[in-house]
Amino acid sequence: MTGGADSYLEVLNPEQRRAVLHTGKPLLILAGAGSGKTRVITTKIAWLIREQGVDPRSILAVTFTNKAAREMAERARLIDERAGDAMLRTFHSFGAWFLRRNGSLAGLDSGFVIYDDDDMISLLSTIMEDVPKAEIKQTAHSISRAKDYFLSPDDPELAVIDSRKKFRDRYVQYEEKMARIGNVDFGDLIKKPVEILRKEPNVARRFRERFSVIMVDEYQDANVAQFELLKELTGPDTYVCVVGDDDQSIYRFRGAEVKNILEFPNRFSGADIIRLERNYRSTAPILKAASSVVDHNHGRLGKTLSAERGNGKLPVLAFLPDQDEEANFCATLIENSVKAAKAGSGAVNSGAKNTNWSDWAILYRTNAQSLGFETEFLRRGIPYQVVGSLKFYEREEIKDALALLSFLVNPRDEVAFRRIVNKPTRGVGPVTVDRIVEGASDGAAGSGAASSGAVNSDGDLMEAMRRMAPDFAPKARAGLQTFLKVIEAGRAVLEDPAASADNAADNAGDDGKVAANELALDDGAADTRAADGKKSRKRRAAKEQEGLVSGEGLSVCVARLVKDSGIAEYHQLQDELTGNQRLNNLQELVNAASLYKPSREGLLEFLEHIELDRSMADNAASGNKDNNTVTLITFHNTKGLEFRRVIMTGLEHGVFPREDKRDEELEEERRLFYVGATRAMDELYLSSCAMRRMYGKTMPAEPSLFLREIDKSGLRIIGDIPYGFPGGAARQPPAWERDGGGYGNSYGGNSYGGNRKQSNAGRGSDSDAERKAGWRRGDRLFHDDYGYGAVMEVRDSEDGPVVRVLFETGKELRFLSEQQGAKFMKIGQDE
DNA sequence: TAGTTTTAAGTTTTT
DNA sequence: CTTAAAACTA
Repeated sequence: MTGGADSYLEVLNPEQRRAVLHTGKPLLILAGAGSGKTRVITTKIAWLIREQGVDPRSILAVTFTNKAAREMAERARLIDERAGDAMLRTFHSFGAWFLRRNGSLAGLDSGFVIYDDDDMISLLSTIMEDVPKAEIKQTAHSISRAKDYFLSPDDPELAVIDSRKKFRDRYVQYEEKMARIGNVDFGDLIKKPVEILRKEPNVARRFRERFSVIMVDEYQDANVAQFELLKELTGPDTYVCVVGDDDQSIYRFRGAEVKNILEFPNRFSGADIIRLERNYRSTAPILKAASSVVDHNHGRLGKTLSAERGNGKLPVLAFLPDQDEEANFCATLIENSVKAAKAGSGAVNSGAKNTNWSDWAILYRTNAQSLGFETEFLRRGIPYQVVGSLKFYEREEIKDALALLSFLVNPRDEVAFRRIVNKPTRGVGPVTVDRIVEGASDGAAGSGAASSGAVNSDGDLMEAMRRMAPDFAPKARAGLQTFLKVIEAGRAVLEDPAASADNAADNAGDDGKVAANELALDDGAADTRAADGKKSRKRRAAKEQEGLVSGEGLSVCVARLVKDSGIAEYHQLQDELTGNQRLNNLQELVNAASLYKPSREGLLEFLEHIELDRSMADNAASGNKDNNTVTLITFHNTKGLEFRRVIMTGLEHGVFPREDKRDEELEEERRLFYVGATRAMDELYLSSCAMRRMYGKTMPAEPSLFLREIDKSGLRIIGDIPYGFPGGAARQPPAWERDGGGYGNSYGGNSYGGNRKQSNAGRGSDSDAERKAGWRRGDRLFHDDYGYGAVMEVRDSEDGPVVRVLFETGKELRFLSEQQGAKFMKIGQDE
């Protein structure tokens, strides 16, 4: 320990210190980008514990992302170990924690599973039969928004969210069905706790006594329901401190309400406001460019950031022909800087920092844009890492496995049941499924009346299957029994992990035989099927040994279930056909489960973690965090991060901002630009393309509106300045400033962009005709990656005609001539 | 029915 | 261009 007891306060600037030492009234900290906001929160937590004698367990700090929560916990603990006992959670994880303990007050069992958007849609589609999927999606979205705004089905204001007449009824039905199933969606994690706190004064009092300090990070992203939750948790003696930046509010589309921060002083009367306006991250020119864009917004609280780091390089604006050149530009830029840094440090041999790959981040608006960069980086061998787009848990095979696990925990989970009861196909079709589901609720109605409305067997699909299976045709009956056995075996493992773990391997074989035998006994005609079943089971068992490997803890149970159910084999066969890696993904899920206890509680924890922290897969997949790689990331995902060098790509009208953005939404896009730009510490690059490929078609593009909002004296412009852009040649105003008129049609064609690109753009239509004409020996072609070559041979294969090409370089390669998006074009023929 | 082929539709951003 | 939904056939 160096310095006095207060040394950790000495590193703070006066405003930061004021914020840390503030007590009493509610506090709103308006913290600009890079102003040391996390340092203030973590220091404040430590200070409260250390100097104010606050019990760490009575501190609740809420963030919006798990990453932020983890980082905060880590940093607070560094200042004072006891901070580890404070409750640091995301809003949703806090809600789940609350409901596991108090959900019964809202008729919720503690074993609930959290539904994601996909599950919501599945649930809705059982209510909205024969309705187009788009409408179902829309309804799911509206229900989510309604919950964000704390609107129940009976609320008169519901029409503001969705004005369709049927919406209210569907919301009602959705809520009823969800209640019957006993699960919750994301919105419920916030809305239900508020309802319980309002209905149960005792619970509310308990929580207000428990938490004497509540802090909220990224407060600008709180929605109405979250505000209500904060209100309910706050008693007269609760110290409330929220931190946010209205200029960084970028989640309006999912219900974030900027008014929360704008009106905080009114809603929490007598609140103090402290502004943190010293930016320690970016150099002055970067900050200026970022600010000048967001300055175009109205209705801001407004603040002036000062660049504590002083002057630096001007941001570079690069006008490029198309997205291929954009990827090329980024790759070259990054490669050169890394090479230069290596050479420099080698010669000087100083302790100066090398430029690492990890200094660089490429930002884009939509995840789909990462593809071009990935291809180019792969080709050049530039190490990179894509953040957040993996969607690991949205993959079919993973959803299947999770549905299996969910059904294990909650036999009333109709959504999970429908997903997996007939996967792989067991002869249990939609008709059978519907009858079971109906039977489950009917049976409940009957027994419910008898046993005074108990929740017990209401909707229990396992019970319904057992009861009804004998009534079905042999095929369905056998299928149901197989499925029942799989789930029962899984449950057995959970209930008695020690015993079952030992003979798990045996059980898998036994179950298969039992099911097959029963099938044979029940129906002579099923003999062949029974034999088939046996055979496939044997084959599966053999494959599993080399396929899925179970480790420790819960992974034993997960592996077991995934194997027994046939999901593993099903996807393995798919892999063989399509070359996918689904079995590997399942293996990864199994591995992830090994961290949890092999019990019902462990499984619930595992499922909750997966629903609430989807980034877990990313971390697991990428291994260590301190990888020296370039970061590819969406603008949204960059919040809270910083990089020495940032390239903001796709700055074209229609891409960023998106074409349909107006007014409020356009302002949100501006804030998104601001968030992205303020991630950069030393260097900022902006790229805008004259052409962009979308849906496989190349279209002309205009520079982003935002680029005009930066004074050109504050930028270093490279490349051909488009017509009409300040500094470029004069021409008619851009399409979006002219009224009406089809943007794109009225545009003057390929009037800019290099010659090379024109030929490239033309290639699409030409090669279509060429492909129809087919290929023959002697055709000459040009390949994007390998240059000029000639066709030596054309052959047929399963996937279509294959051409063998000899290139000028002497390289010989084979291609599918009819492959979509082929990278080569015919340029002539040798006669 | 299950598994295939054909056709149409569509890309924000995320807890 | 990629994906999902509808339509079709064995």
